[in-house]
Amino acid sequence: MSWTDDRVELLKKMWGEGQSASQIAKELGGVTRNAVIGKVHRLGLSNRAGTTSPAKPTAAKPKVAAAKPKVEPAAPKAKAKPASAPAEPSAPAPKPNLPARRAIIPAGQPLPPQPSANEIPAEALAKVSEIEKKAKKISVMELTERTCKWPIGDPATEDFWFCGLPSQQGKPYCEAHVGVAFQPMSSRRDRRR
DNA sequence: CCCTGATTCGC
DNA sequence: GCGAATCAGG
Repeated sequence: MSWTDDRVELLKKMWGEGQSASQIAKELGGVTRNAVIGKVHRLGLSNRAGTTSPAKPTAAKPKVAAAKPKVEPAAPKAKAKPASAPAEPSAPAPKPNLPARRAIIPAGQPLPPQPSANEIPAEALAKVSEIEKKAKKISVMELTERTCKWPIGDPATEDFWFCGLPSQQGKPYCEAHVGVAFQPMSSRRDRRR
């Protein structure tokens, strides 16, 4: 694949929108994220509105000799970026339903912080109940390093499975379950208001 | 571990 | 110019 004009344009567009290199690469097809990044650099556009590391004084590369001073003539930025937020188009359809999940009386004790459906943010709860519908219902055997290990149902019965959705990096649960499992430690500070 | 972008350098 | 390999951070 070559960098045709419109491919480059799409690249620019997506990059401008804050899409990740891998996403762009996937969209374009036939290129890897490396290719995308390489192209981005060659095109001169590179740092967007402060994404990861703001300043990278990484002038010292201990591997190869940096015999290339590469003078940068202060590139003028005609593009005025109003510090736009990445704009994550999520927030699907908020389903105002969460009657399910009756207080299940677990036979086993070692259940993880099974939310007492009490002070978990309604949003997170709704998210979870919804997620659990889509759960892959995998068994213990199928748990992998990156599947949500959130148990659902009663371990004492056959009504037991694991969420199995892709887990968050690092965490043992998917995003929804991470949301209820790892509360910011301040659920209902002051409910009054 | 997964992901991100950044850089280098042989092609 | 291109992009894989590599580096570096989250």
